[in-house]
Amino acid sequence: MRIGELAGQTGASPKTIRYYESIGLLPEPARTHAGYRAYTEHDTDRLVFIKTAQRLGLRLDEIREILALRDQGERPCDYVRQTLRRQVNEINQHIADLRRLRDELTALDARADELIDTDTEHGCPLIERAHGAPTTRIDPA
Amino acid sequence: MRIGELAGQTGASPKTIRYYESIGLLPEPARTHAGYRAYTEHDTDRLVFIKTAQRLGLRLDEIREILALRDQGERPCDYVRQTLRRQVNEINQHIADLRRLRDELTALDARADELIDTDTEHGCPLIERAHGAPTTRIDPA
DNA sequence: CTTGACCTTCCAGTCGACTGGAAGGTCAAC
DNA sequence: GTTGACCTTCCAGTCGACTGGAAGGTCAAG
Repeated sequence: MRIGELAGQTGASPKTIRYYESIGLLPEPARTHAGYRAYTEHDTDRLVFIKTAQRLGLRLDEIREILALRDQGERPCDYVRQTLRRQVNEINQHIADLRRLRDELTALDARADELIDTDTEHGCPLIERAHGAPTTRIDPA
Repeated sequence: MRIGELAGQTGASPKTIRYYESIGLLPEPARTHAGYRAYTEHDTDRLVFIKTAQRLGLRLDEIREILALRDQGERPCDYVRQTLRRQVNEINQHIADLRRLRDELTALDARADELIDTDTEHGCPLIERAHGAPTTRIDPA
C-alpha cells in the first residue's frame, strides 16, 4: 500500500509518516518501481501502536525506545509501566496545580464587582490583587 | 537601577527583561552614560504586573494587550475577566481530560500483571490493550 | 594596572511534533 | 495527450518563552 492509504487507515498524514521515518520511528519501507513508499500491514500495526502509545501520553522518543526494545524481542512492559507511573504522578501534580489555579481565578472573578470600583491607577485590580497566585502555567488544550 | 538589580527584584533574568523589551512588553528604558539600561520603580511595577498576570495563566501577547489598554488609561478589567473565564473553562476541560487519562493509565497498570503473561508478539500488551484511550496529551509540568 | 563582575548587541538554538511549500516525477482515467 | 491526484525530496517555518554564546565595552576594587 502507498503512503496515502496508510495515512487514511491510521489517521496520520503522509507528512507525519515521512517524519516518523526520518526520526527512526518507522523503518524505511520498500519502494515501488516509481520510487513510491510501499507499506505492509506491519507498518499499519506499528503506526497504530505509535498512535496508541502517544494517546497514553508517551513522547515520541519514549515510543522509539519502546519500539527498539520490541524490535530486539524484549518485553518493554517494565519500561512502559515505569513510564506510565511517572505519567500518573505528573498528571496528579498537574491536576492539583490546575485546581488551585482555577479556584483562584474563579474567586477573583467572583470578587471582581467590588474590586472593580477600587483604585484603578495601576490598571486592573484583578491582577494587582492576585499576588499569592500558584506557579503553574496552563496550556490551552 | 541597572538590569541586574531589576532582575534580582523581580525574579526575571536580564535576558528575559531584554526579551520583554524586544517584544514590546517593557518600554525602552533610559540609558546611562555607558549605554547601560537604567530602570525605575515603574519598570519594577510593570514587570511584577507581567509576572503576576503570567502566573494567572495569561500569555505574553494577552498581557501586552492588557498593558496597552492600561497605558491608554482604560480599564482592562473586562478583557481580563473574559480571559480569566476562558482560562477557567479551558482548565476544567483540561482537568477532565487528565482525569480520564490518569484513570486509564492506573487501570492499565493495575491489570498489568495478568496482561503481562499474554501474547507478547507485538511488544507490550499494555499498549495493545489500550485502544479506546482518550485523546488529550499531557505536558509534563 | 589588572581582574572580574557586569553590561552591550546580535544571531542562533531549544523543546515537541509536526506542517508548508517549492520543484519535480508517476500514473490511471478521460 | 492532458488533466489531476498522488508521490518524491529538501528546506524552512510554526508555537511560546525564553536561553546560549560570541565578541566586545565599562567600572569599581585591590
